[in-house]
Amino acid sequence: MADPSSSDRFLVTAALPYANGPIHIGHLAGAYLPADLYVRYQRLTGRDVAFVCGSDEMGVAILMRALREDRTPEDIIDTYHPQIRDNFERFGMSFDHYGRTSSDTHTETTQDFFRVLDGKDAFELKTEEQLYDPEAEMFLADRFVTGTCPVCGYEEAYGDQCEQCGSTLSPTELEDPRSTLTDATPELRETTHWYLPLEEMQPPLEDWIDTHPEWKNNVLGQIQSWFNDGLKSRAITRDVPWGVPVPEEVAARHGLEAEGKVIYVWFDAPIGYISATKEWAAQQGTPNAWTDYWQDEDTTLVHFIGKDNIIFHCLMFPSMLMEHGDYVLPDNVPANEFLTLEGEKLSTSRGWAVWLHEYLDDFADERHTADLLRYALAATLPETADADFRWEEFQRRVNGELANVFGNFVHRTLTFAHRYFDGEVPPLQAPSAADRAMLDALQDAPAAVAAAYDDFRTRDAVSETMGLARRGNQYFNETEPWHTHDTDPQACANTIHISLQVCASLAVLLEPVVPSAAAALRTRLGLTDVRTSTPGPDPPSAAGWHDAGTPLLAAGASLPADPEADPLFQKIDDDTIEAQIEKLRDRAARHESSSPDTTDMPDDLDALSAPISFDDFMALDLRAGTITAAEPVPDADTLLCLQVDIGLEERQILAGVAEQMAPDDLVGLNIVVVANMEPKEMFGLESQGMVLMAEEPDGTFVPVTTDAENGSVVR
RNA sequence: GGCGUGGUAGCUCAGCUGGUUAGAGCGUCGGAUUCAUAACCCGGAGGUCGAGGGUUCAAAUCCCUCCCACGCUACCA
Repeated sequence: MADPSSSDRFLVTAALPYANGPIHIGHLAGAYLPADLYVRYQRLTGRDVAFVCGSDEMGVAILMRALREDRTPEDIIDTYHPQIRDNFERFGMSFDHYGRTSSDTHTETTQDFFRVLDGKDAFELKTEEQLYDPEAEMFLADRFVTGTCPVCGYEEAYGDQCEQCGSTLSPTELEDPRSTLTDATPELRETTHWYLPLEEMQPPLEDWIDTHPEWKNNVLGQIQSWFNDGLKSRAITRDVPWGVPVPEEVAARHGLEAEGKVIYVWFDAPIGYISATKEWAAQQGTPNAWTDYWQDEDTTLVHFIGKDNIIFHCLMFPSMLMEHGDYVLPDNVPANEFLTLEGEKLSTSRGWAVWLHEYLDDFADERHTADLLRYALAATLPETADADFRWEEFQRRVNGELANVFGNFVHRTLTFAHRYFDGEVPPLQAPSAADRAMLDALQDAPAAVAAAYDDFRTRDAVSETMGLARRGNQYFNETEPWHTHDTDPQACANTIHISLQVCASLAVLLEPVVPSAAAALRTRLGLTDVRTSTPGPDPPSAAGWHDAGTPLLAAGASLPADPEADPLFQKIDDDTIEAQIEKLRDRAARHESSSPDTTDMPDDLDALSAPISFDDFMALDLRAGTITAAEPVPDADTLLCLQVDIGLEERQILAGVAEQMAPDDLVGLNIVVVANMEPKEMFGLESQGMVLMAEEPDGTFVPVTTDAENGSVVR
């Protein structure tokens, strides 16, 4: 349970979006929307909040893409940064500042940070051999190397991962490695890099995490998992031509050349939060104000991220901040899980996503376009587990909740006020038990919703707020003003008075979720002197969040003329929803047919691999052999150590089949082995070949057997 | 394989520091009403709380095993 009075200054960050593609609903549900709701709520309570974000523009992926598309990295980020920034704005993200990591401020801030840590000897330097492209004259980052996957034989595996079989690789494991830049064969060269010795930071990190038992389960669980494995030193510099340069004097201090070395993207990216805060402070005309947010113990720092970012925000960045010493550590990192779409994982490469810019365009004709998606997503946030977004659910949220429950309550209330009370707030006199019960419920609402926001139970906060509108409808029905306006005019006046107060409170309490509709409602109520949820100061007299528990409208106040009396929300028709679903399926189908990539078919037969030449095939030396002995490998779960007679000699071969086969099942089998595999050591034992097995669709291994004499060549 | 998170009504989820008849919204069935965007309001039906053990006077809630989904990671040579 967060204590709202523990701090009145908040620094809130939302994960920096990577500037090589547009934003989709998964990003919004994971980090951006919950952050914006939280921040808007905090601002309405009157707290001092700085909400920063920005584009993450460094890193190898952007460089890769630039090279692949024959563009410059600057060109890529200059395309996506404005697009992301503008779409965030259209979606209603209320950042105090949205920066970018290609800014001068960011370069300076990152270099300063690096300099300070180096000066404190927080880093260690290691010299290792890495792949170097002699033609391009540069070291190759993992993803700049392709080659044959040693696991599945896929020829286009990347240096860090094989996209065919999903294996995690290191670039030096690839067979027949090639540079993606020049197609040259890379060579090994020595290079020196800075490492952050996270294993040394583990004890202080564990102590610190122990002070936060209130963090979300999924976050603490993930952290514990990393602690159990033991943190490892991570390289924080790279030899690539895109990134924040390693400061020359820092390199010189170690007798090294800074040329060509940059700070790795995960080191500089979180510092982007700091540089964005600096830029914001400077634009406010108070350049030093950023230190109030980053270096004052009374500040509450909250990082909103998706679950893929937990490690960086809960372990790496905090350890950097700890090592630096001048900074506050995050008070909470309420990471969300993932959003699925129509029951399936989002996949940008398969075209399975709803893009923010497309939504904004497709629904541009609706009233309060952004609010509709904000509400639907806010009600479905993957807070405790993965959650599913469905278009039909979206329609139901909009039609059934925003329009029917909230919009209709407002509409029927305003209709009465204009029709029977000359567009004025009628006076409240001698309230009935039902009237008082409604006022009591109104009084409790702000605190109840606030508690949910403070605890990062955003979904609850939203449903709790909508509950007030439901309660309003209930009250309206119960008091039957359409009857009392003939039989008991004062009772009717009381109903409309109180219903208007409920509308006014909803205009405040729903502001974080549906800011556009809430503003429209305030206009209709003539409610002007209330705080805004957007950046910038409010008049001291302005009513805020907790004032929404008491009547905000004065009796006799006139409501602005409302000749049209348009409902707040229109309903979305079935055709619109069907069109969206169809659009999604069409795009997925097109991606399916345009790429033969079938890695998402684990239970089916693997797709056929790309053709190879006869020479490629002849490079394999396959031999008939007999398994003469088999025993488990100590400590290994899947490996058996086999002795195989291949005619010319006896080989020791490790096979990953222990889960399915007992040693006795294998001894005596006449099988086929790959005799010219390069040896590989595992668990202290050398494997000198590979026993061929067919893998059935359900994963069952079937040995490839032969009756041929041992040593026979198999072609 | 290891670790993590989840598996509760047809659907989406809450409850899970053990304790009255397991809750909400939607859907469904029925009723009431007509001010309002065929909206709103009331009520009923509907659950072996993933499976199986165990602890306890008492378990959705604690412990063990297993199954499934997702994520991270590893020993597929």
